[in-house]
Amino acid sequence: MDSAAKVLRAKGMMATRLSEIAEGAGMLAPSIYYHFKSKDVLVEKVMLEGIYRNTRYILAAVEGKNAGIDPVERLRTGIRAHVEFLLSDDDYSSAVARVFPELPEEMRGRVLAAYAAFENCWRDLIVAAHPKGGSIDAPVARKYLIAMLDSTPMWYRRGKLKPAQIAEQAADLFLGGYLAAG
Amino acid sequence: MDSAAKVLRAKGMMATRLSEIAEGAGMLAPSIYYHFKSKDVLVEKVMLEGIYRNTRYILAAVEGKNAGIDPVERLRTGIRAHVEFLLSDDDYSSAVARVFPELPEEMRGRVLAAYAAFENCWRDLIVAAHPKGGSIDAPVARKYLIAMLDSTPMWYRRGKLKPAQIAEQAADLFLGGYLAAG
DNA sequence: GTCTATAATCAGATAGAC
DNA sequence: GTCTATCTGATTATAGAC
Repeated sequence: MDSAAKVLRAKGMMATRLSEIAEGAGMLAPSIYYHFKSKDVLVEKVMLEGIYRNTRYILAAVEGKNAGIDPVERLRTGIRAHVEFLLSDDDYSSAVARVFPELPEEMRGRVLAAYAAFENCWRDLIVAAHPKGGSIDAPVARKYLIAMLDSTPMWYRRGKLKPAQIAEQAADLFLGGYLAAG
Repeated sequence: MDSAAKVLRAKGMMATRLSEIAEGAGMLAPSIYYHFKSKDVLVEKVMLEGIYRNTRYILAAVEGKNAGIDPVERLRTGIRAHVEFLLSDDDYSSAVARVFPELPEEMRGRVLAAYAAFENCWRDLIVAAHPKGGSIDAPVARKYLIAMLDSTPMWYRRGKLKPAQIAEQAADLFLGGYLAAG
């Protein structure tokens, strides 16, 4: 699964070959079938694991000691955590960001319950921080926030800007707009 | 090409079958090869056409009579235009949003010159509107803006919110954050 | 548990008739 | 320009030895 997550993160679902996953795990493609019934099942398990990790990581950050109880600061903490996790060496988190949008209909359905927990986590943070008289729909804000953050691994390249700085700018950008619009 | 754009918009590149494109054009798969040398060439032409359309549409809106010369209003106009175009019945614009991120390395290279024009269009609008002492990097803002907007067709469903309202919220969200952060 | 075959499937691409 | 028929190649998946 670790190898699968690594390849999926880099290539997406359709372009990922079982042979490449196997290579990363030090075996040949047919051996995978001893562990998983099919490619779809393997991808699905990676998705579930990644969604759980993402959700847990955000919740842990938000509930952590430094988070406090101010809803805006909690949301900011969640955004920072998600971006930094996506840019970390954890392959599952960014595999989800990359693969989930291109999942076949039928598989997305099976993963949806887990994904709902992830989205609900954001929904709660966003609704709690909603400004009085704000004009932006919470669901629209959530979709745009997730799309923004999940895009980060696709274009970020190590350079003068560190992940923590990107995370901070993502938080500034979203929160500035979300809180200001009213 | 129209049929290809329609299928690509809905399924992405890897999941798009030549047979389905052919069906939409009222022919069978092999007939496509009379018009295009390969599937890749066809997809590439759709991408180029889509990128040009997107760029032209934004520029036309920004240079239009209602745009004025205030840089912030120009950027707002560009955002509104792009979102509404993505949600229109034009298949090329959203095909780009969907397919470009998953293009194979080698093809992305060939499309990159055209895509640069699209990104430069945003770069100019964003730089012109950059607030004094703003803390958000223009390139980061551009990547996040494009990711936000391009995600719209993936989750928007016709309902109580009309495309124009989504476009307005996208503009409020981005501009609020971009202008406020300083 | 992993391997070496080998099937089974499928989609992109070609040949040649019409 | 489009068709039918076919080829090619890649990839998922199975069978059975070790």
